[in-house]
Amino acid sequence: MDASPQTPIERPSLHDTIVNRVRAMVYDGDLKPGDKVPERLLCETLGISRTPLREALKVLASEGVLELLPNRGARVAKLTAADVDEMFPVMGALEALAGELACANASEADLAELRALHYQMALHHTRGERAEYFALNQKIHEKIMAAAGNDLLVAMYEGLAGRIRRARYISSITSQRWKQAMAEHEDMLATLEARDGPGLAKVLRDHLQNKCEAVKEALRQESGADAGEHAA
Amino acid sequence: MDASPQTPIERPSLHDTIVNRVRAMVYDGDLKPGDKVPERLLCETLGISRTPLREALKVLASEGVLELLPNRGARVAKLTAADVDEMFPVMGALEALAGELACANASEADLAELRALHYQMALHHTRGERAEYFALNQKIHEKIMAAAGNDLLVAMYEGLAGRIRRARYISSITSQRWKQAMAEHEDMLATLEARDGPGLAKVLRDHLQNKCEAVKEALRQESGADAGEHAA
DNA sequence: TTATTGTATTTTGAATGCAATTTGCTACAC
DNA sequence: GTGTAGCAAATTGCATTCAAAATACAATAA
Repeated sequence: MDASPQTPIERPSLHDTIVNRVRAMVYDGDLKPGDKVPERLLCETLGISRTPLREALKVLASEGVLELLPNRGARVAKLTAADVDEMFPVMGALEALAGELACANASEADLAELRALHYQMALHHTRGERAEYFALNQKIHEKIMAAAGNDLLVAMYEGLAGRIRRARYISSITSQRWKQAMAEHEDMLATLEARDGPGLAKVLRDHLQNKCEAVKEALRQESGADAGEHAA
Repeated sequence: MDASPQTPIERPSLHDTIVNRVRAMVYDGDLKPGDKVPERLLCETLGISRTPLREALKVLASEGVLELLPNRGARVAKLTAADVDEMFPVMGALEALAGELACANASEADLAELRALHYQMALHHTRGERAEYFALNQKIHEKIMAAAGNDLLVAMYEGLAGRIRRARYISSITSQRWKQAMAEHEDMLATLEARDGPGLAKVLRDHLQNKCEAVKEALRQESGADAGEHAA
């Protein structure tokens, strides 16, 4: 009994639970960007009073998930192209760092797991299974992050990745771009197995840059679809 | 009237004001790491009720400034060597990115300002004026960040930098290390003026790595001083 | 004397209530 | 018919109140 000596009883505080619940609602699309979030309504839905909900809203606002309009309530922050343009260089830097650290710190077990994930993803690619491909894709990136062994890095990356995850870039990938992405993933695995930190960093950065374009394209379609916006 | 059409009337919400006030109290050292933060006391000090204060505490906890112990109140998060070891690679990546972006985006006016700041800082160095040196040093790093033209990057960097700022100041820099830091700043200015992005990125990363050691040393002294910790 | 248990006080967690600002509607004037 | 003013309803911001948990203290027993 050295690692986890009698796990303390889980007693999650209400506001913390609410933060996670509401964030999940946003990421899962139950609350869409631009939606108003009336306190009273959410209180009834979640069966709580306004106080802990308001605490949660403040936290989510500081994360950038919500937008707080003084005296006028909260709304789900909507992602603009400008936001994405600011986010991707930062995410790129973080992923690049993760790549370098992963090359230095990853265990052989980590590499084996990544290899397995990679070839499983490749399989989904050849079968044209998009949803499964994207799920594996996300897992691979998370695994590289985890292999870097820097919890802060993971937390900061996840904070950003979560915000664009709902952009649903799944729908708008071309088969050409998809093929290119797979090639990038091949490079990823190769550089990682060679423990070529700078090389992996570069691959990850380029890979993300391409994804950035896909997300912005998806964003354009979305904003074009949900209301006849004034000429694109 | 395109950029800032009749600035809206400033009407800061209470909780937001409190967040900034309490954060400033932590950064300025009015509240020291490990200190308990009794709600009632702060309420009286700030002349407010518990509700907005608690909202602020939750936000500060999510920023990592405070630590929330369930049913036992808040305490100021203390920086461990492990925390610093996780923070610096991330900060390094962010600064490196800022350097690359600054080389690409900085205006001539930005460069001129940085030049002025640099030589003023050099003056303080030759005069041995530490406080003034550190102030200018911080300004230079902030200016490079700003010149990168990525608000998100600035926000994320500031979030981390704020947490170590206190430790950074108290760090008793050796004159040898100080001289080295000045040399690094010379390189910084040179690579920036040459708009050598990768070069500046590397200088910034190395510079920060050295600062990391200084902060950890300061941390050791601090924790050694405030209580006879069991043998270093 | 020391350790343990029971009780009282303090402090935090959550809910309710009240005041103020905003929003939507209606009526009136032009 | 359109636009503005005024009023009513709803929503938010903050304070207060109530309940539950933790801490401090004291008493009793070993």
